[in-house]
Parts: sequence; C-alpha cells; structure tokens
Amino acid sequence: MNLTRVIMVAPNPAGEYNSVSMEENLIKRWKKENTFARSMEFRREGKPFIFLEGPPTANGKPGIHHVVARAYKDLVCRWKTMEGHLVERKGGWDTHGLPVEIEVQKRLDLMSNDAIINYGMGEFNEECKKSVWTYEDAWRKMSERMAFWVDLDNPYVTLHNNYIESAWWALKQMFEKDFLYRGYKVLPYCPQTGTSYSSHEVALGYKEVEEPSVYVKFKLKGDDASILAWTTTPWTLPGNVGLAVGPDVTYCRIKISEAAGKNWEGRGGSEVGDEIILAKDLLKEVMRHKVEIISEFPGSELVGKEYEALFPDAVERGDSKTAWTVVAADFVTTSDGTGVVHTAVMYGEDDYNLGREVGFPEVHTVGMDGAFITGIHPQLDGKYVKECDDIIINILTDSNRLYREKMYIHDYPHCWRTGHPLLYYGMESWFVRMTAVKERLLEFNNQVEWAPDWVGEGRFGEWLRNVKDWAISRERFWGTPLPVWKSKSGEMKCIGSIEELQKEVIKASNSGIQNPDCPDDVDLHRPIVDDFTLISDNGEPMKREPFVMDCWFDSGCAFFAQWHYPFENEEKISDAFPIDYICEGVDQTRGWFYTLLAVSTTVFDSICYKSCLSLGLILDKEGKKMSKSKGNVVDPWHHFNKEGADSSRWYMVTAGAPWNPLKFDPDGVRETYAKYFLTLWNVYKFHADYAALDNFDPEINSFPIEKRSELDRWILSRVTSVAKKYHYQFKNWDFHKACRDLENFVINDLSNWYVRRSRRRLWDDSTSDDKKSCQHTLHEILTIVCKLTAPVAPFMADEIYSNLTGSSVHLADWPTEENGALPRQDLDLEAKMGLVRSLAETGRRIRVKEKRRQRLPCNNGWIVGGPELNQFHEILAEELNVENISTVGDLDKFQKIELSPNRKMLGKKCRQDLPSVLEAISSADPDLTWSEIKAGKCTLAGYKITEEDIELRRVERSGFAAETIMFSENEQDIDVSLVLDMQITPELASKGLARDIIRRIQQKRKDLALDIEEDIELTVWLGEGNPELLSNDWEHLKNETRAANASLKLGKGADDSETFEVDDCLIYFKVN
RNA sequence: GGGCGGGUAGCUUAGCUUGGCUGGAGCACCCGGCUGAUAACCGGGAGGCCGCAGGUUCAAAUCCUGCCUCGCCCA
Repeated sequence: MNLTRVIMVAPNPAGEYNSVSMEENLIKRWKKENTFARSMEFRREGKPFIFLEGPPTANGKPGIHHVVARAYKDLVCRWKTMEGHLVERKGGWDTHGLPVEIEVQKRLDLMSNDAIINYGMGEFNEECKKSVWTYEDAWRKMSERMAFWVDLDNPYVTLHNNYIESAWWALKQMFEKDFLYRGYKVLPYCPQTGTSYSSHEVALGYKEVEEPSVYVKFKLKGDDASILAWTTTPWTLPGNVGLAVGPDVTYCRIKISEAAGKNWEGRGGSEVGDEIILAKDLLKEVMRHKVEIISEFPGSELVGKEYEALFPDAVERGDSKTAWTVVAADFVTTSDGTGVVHTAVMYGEDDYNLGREVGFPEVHTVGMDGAFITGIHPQLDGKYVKECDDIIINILTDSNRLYREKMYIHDYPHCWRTGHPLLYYGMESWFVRMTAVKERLLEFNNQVEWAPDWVGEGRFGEWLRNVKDWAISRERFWGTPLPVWKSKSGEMKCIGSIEELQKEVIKASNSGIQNPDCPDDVDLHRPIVDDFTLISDNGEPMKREPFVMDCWFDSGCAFFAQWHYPFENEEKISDAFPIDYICEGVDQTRGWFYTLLAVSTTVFDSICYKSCLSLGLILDKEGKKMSKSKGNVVDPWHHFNKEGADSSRWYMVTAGAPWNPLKFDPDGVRETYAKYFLTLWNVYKFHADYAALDNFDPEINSFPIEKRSELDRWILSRVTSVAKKYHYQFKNWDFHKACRDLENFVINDLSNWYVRRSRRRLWDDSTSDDKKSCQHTLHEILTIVCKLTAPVAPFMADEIYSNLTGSSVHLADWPTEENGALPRQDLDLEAKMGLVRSLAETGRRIRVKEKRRQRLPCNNGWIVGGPELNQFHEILAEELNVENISTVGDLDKFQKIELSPNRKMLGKKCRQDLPSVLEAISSADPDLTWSEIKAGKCTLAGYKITEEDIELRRVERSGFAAETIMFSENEQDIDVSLVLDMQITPELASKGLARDIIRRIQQKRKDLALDIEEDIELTVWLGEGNPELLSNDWEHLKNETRAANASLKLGKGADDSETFEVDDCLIYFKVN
C-alpha cells in the first residue's frame, strides 16, 4: 500500500473542550482536505467492502431515528475502511410513491383520482417531482453535521431516467422468465376517492361498527339438503361462486325436528324436516331449532358437490368447471361462522387466492364506483353496496335461503379521508411470481448473516415461508411506469430500455400509428410514456398498461440501478455484487430487505446482501413511537448544537443493542458528553499541554516499553486487552458492549487511575526518563483509543489524533495484534494492579469505618496474603496515605483472640455460680486460657471449661484496623487483608494538618483562577486548639502552594483571612 | 387471530445461551470522603413479589407451560 509517510509532530496545546465549534471546524477541515475522498483513495488497492445505502425520501424532515440508522451505517463503513477495505458510499434518494402523491394531493386539495386527472396528470407529477426535494437540504445538512460520510453529490435517484431504465430492464428480465403476470389483487378500496390503500393507511381508519351478518342456506343440487354458510358482508353474496370447507373438519347433516320457538328474532327460518349441513362443533351456536343429527363426515366428502347459485344472473360461468361447487381450503376453521366459508372471488384476499387455485370465475359484481353493476338483480342494480344489506336479506328471505340474521360488532377499516367504509375489492394488478422462487429465497436467506439472527430466522424466514406473489403495480400517477404495452386481443410487449422504446415507436409510426417524438432523453414518466402507442406483431395497436410500479420495486433495484446497470458499469455488478452490508430499521424486513432479495433472486438468481443489520425502533423517553402527529419527535439539532454529534452518536450506540428498541433520553446524551467525552478530552489535554510545552516528539525520543514503570506497562497492557475485545465485539455486532467497555477503560483505568497517578510525573520541569516514559505511554494509549473511537465518534477521535500525529485518524489502520499496533499484554500485571486498586479502595473504606480522615497519614500499613506486591508499595503508600507499607505473613500480630462465654452451655453447667465464672473468663488471659482449653486442662472458678463453653472471636488489637478482600489467582480465590496503623503521633498530626491547609490554599488558588506557575503571598495563623505544624511540613506547604512569600503566625487570623476547622483546631489563612 | 421481541430499583439497563455465592451497574436522592481532576472520582446508605401463576429441580431472574401487558410486523 502506498501510504504517505506519517510525519510526527509535537502537538499543540489542547484548549478547552467545545464540542460544537470543534465539530464544525472539523467538518470544514475535512472538506478542505478532502478527507472522505482520501480515506477511500488510500484504500484503492484494498479489498472492496460493498455498502448499499437504503434510500430515504427527502419529502419528510429527517429525525433522530434517521440519525441512529446513519450512525450505524457510518460506523461500520469507517471501521471497514480502517481495516483496509475500499468502502465506497453512494448516496440515494427514494422519490416515487404514494406518500409523495398524498403530500401533493393534500396541498392541492385533490382528494380523488378524477380530481388529479382534471388538474392534469403532467402538472400533478411535476408537483410531485418538486415536492420530493423539499427537505433535501435538511437531509444534507443533517448528514454532514453528524459526519455520515456518503456521496450525496452523485447519488442515485429513483426518478432519474437512468434509474428507471435499469428498473425497466429488470422488469423485462422478469417478463421474459415468465415471472411477471397480470391478475387481480384484493385491496382495501375507497369508491369515493377511487383509491386503494396500503396497509399503513388502512391502519389509520379502523372503527368499531355493528352490522348485520347472515346465515345463508345453499341448496345442493340432487340432494334435499342445504349447506349453511355465514358472512358479515351480505353485499358479497351476489358474487358467490363457491363454498369452502375444511377437509379435516367434521361436518354433520341435521334435520329440523321441531318448529322454532316464539323467541325467534329477525328474518329467516326453516321448516320441520329441512336438512342442513354445517360443522359439528358449531351446531349449538348456530342452530335455533331442535335438530336431529342424521350423519357425520369429514369436509372432504362434501368437496365437489354442486349447489344452486343464489343470484343466477350475477356471475357468468365462463369456462369454470368448479363454479358453485364445494371446495377444500386450509383456512377454514370452526372458531366462528358455520365452518363453511362463502367465497366471492373478487372481494376477499383468501377468496381470491382460493378462486385462482381452484378455477372459479373471476368476475366483478360491483363497479369501481362501489355500486352493483347492471344485471345482478333488479332490486340491486346500480345501488351502493353498503346500502343493500337490507334488500339482500329480504331477497334471501323471500327465496327461503336465509336461515338467520344476527347483528355483529367488529373492527372494520374506513377511509381515513372520507370516513366511508372501505371495500375489499379485486383490483387489476401485475404480479411477480415470487411463489415460483420460494425455495431459492429460503436458500439465499440462509446465506445472509443477520444481526440479530432472529430477524432472519424468525420474522423474515416466516415471511418467506408464506411468500405470496408480489403485487408490484399501483393504479397511481407518480412512479416508475410499468413498461408493458398490450393490444386489445391481449398481446403484450415489455420494454427494457429507451433504445427499445424508440425502435418500437418508430416501428409503430412506420405502420401509420401517430406517435409523439421519442428522443434519447424522453421523460420516462406518466403521462409521456402513456402517449406512445406501439404495434403488435399482428399489427394491432398496443397501449401501455396504465400502472406505475410499487415504489418498493424501485428501491429493490438499487443494487444495480444505482449504477445504471446493465447499460453502464458492467464491472460494478461483476466486482461489487452481492453487497457486503446493509443496515436499516427492522420495519424494512418486509420492505427493503425483502424487495432487494426478491429482485436479486428473480433477476440475478443470487443473494443480494451478505450481512444485514436490522435496527430497533426509536422510541421517545416514554417508550412511545416517535411520530409527527404525536409531536414527540426529537430534533437531532437540539443535541448537535448542545452536546455535539459525537455525544449523540456515542449515546445511541452505547444505550443498548442496535436491534433493541431505543428509548431516546435527552439526558443520556448529556451524560455521555459529561462522562466519556469530557473525560477523554481532559486526559488528552493533560498530555497535549505538557507535550506542547516540552516539544515532545514521539518519534525522536522513543522509549522502550521494558524500561517503563509498572504503571505504564499496566495501562499499555490494558489497552491491548480492551482493543482485542473491542474488535471481537464489533465482529459480533455488539457495538454497544464494545463501546461501553472502552468508555469504562477511558474513565476508570486511564483517567481515574493512570492519569491521576501520573500527574506529578509530568509536573517535573526537567525531562526525566520517568516523564518521557509517561509521555510516550500517554501518546500511545491516546492514539489507540482514538482509532477505536473513530468509527463511532469521528470528530473528537480525529481532533485528538491529528494533533498528536499530524494525520487524520480516518486514514489510520485499525489497531490489531497482527499489524503490531498493540502493545504486549501482561495479564499478571493487570491482575496485580487490579488488586492494588482494590486495596486502595479498601483503605478508604477502613478509614470511613474508623473515622480517620484521608489526609491524616498513618505510620504503617501492612498487606497480609496475596501475591508479591513489592513493586507497588510506593503507589499504595500514596493512595493509602501511609508512611510505610510492608508485607507480612499472617494476621496474628494485629489481631488478638477474645473469649466470649457461651451462656447457654455454661448456664446449664454452673447454675448459680455463673456470674463468678463469667468474671473469671473475662479477666483471664485469652491466649493462655485458649491453649489450656484446647489441651483440655482449663479450670476457672472451680469449673472445667471446654471448647463448647466458649466462642472464640478474632478482633484487631487496639491501634489497628483491618479489612479482608478476595483476590482471584489461577482460578483460586485467596484472602488478602489490609491492616492500617491507627496511632496518631505529633509528626503525623502535623503532616495531616499541612495537607489540609495545602488543600484549602489550592482551592483558593483555583477560585482566584491563578496560573499554575504563579507565585502567591501567604499568611497562615495557627489558631484556637493549639495545632502544631512542624517546620519541614511548613516548608513542604510553601513549596506545594508556590508561596514565594509566606509567614506563619499563632493566634486568631486577620479580619480578612479565611478560616476552617480541622481536628478541633482553627486555622486562618490569607492568599495575596 | 398469527409471528417476532420486550417486561429486572423512581428512570436507563447488565445477567438468561450453559440454573448455583448476597441479582450487578449508571442516572437521580441522602450521608461522608477525595481533588490544581471535569458536568469527573471514591466509600457508604436507601431503593428489587426479577410482569403474574403453575411446573421441572436439592436449587429458577435464568429451563418448561399458561396467562397478563407493551411494541413491531402480518391478518
């Protein structure tokens, strides 16, 4: 790889952390230095990692949930780039589809298809085209501000001719493979607006309604019995062409044995002796007569029986052999109804699928206006179906076909615009024969690495196992036009390119058909393409099928249409397909995740993407879905302008697993800022400020790791442990775990231990080996931390890294053991340092318990048990504030035994002499007595004392305090105790006093915002309580506080002095 | 109605794959400490029917069954 030699530089001082201005400046710098392009150019020779951007629609404002998705897209792409891959990132825009149309319809108040046509389809589409870009700038700015690196200057756009042409090509492939066919799809349809609705819109309009349902007797031919069926939509009965039964359901033939009682409600009925067939399980629920069961049989025995049509004139048989017969269907249950499902092919999805399967006639009884068409029945013709329930029930009653009517309450979808009930209506539609490639889909799905795996196995797998043919056409205006032309006699032509269209247009024109011009840049939209009339092989004129494509088909073509394949960029498909990585919300499972696979399977017979990260929904703080209508959408700019994009991104990633729903808590962003970024920045600042001062150059003064201190070698080992695990977690898509670990490392290990312990090392004015060792260590740690942080929080990582090394972190290599970027691990050292830190905490705990303040030193501290810790004694002495640390073999020196009487045992033995025995025990020497007891020759106050008379306790000897903790070594838990010497001597008191005064003065210096180097004038008065301050402690105090001029006095301080109390003494001081 | 996922402290969550010490942590709260160390840190406290009910087991937050509840997707 032709890497430019990285030139190391001495860093500049860091300054204060201002996330917003830092990030904004970096955006400018990246632009100026072309960093995004260079990060790819740098990897030109690397193995490509193919990312595909799922195109958003820019007619909606980007929200925080878009930032989340883009953060995960970006972090994987950046990470893979650092690993050495070439990761190109083409932006994309989804520009067609119903949401765009509805937006424009609302704005122009065009609430029906007729209204749009009157307005002018061309003008309407022009409006759509404009509306698509409403928020493009907002998207651009958001993407840039959050550092989503993507090429938005050369994006793919689904409304561009090149894109549409590629989509047409794909359709033609399907057409030629016989995957594309014309049929019906039953959709919720509003006759008032003339529009069918997507499930999303349907969900907006569910209402609970009470409607009549009917039990209808279908008279069998050549049999006296009738089959009983139930429906909640009487208006579908004229369209009845079949009855469906469950083949394994048990049915019975019954005879009415008594006339109905007086409490019969509503119309309908049956005579004694009538025979009726229905599911046995539902007999009691349905029948209102006393009946006798004549026979029982499975549904399969009913299959094939013919019955008399209810409305003989309504539907033409055509060439159907199965019309008005009983057929078997799996979906029939006995949970409600009669176990027999009335089937009207055009008005129910199950009905339609069943009808196609068994060959029922596909004929409408209802027009697009929602009224019965002429010729159905004299009383119904031309009437709106929803107003016909009563008429139909009367007709059935009159012809003795009605058994019962029953009011029925259910949720029914209504038009969200007009409030009218929707009709499930069989619409003409084009389909992709997905059922033909089901096995391939399942096979390909198994090859995809899903994160989390249950989306692939569960939700997506389930969807594929029940795959249905894909209805890809829409009766709409704004979209990729379906490139199929059809003649009256049914000949069809599918056009796969502009060139082909031009040829066909010329061919038609040559045969005398009038056509507009078809230039190379003909706009491939309605109504322009509708105006071309082609000619069939038989010389008939062909008109375009007036549909546009489902916009999901558009985006499903993105992997090749973005390159205008196959008209250009042949190599992009041979080299860059299948895709390595896609990432979208889990709601895309049946959306984009599916359509990509559907297109790649039918057109390329290949998987489409190798891995797919499916993200959880973004909810608000209360766990509610964010939506414009609820007004709970979080504006990303609120956080971009406050805590910054780094904090926002890091919060999103660390808040939970990517696939879990994220409850977006604005306070969480603040916390991330305060903890991770401020801490990291201050570590960096600590290093950079001194490094700048010393003109530190990591290259020139390299310092071998073997010569560095325990502390240095420890943090270097830790960073390697963290980096290795981080990488492992990334590979497993556990970004949240990786980042939480890194955060912990920076806050606890690096800042709160390493830097805190190292602070004094850098204060040293001269350049000692120890100082150099620390600076190199900090430099190395920070550069590694930056590399690890860079994919997730690209700003601060780059700010720090480039100041430390002179080059962008986004051009750096991912640190691994293999490429030598990680220091050697020393797990033994890590374990020991862990113990040292635990001991330091233990010391603080002991002091709290013993009420001995931290600043008052102890003369001695002893460590009992555990591994050899000699090399850490200095650290421990400081942390514990003890003068001497030593290691001893056992606790006996600090503990004594106490004998406490077991009164229950002794009471039985000694009775009234108990008080004198107790007295004897308490005054006896415990050690001596215990050894006598153990030897079995102990007598006190005339009684023989045995082991069960005594409870032995171990307590610290006076003047000591101790606590024991556990330490794991070689998978064994061993006890380690810390003992502190609790004596107070005048020397210790003086030292402690000095430290308290220093602390107060330092705080004062800080309050006065004095420069660290600045000298002060100091007066200290030792006031009430006779505190003693030894002269060498006074010297130390003056030195620590940089008191050039200092005087120490006795008695009450001056009026303008400050005072505080320590160990019951008063101290006054004054700083000038 | 079906599928998938969740329900653990006031809030955000870890632990569940492979059952086992006293169910960890952060925010917020209270007390104390430390600090030329930051919106940081340390010690302690308070706060948990681990959604409910059964079952398996010596032992269940963890495995099984049923139910309740929330979300998503599909009917």
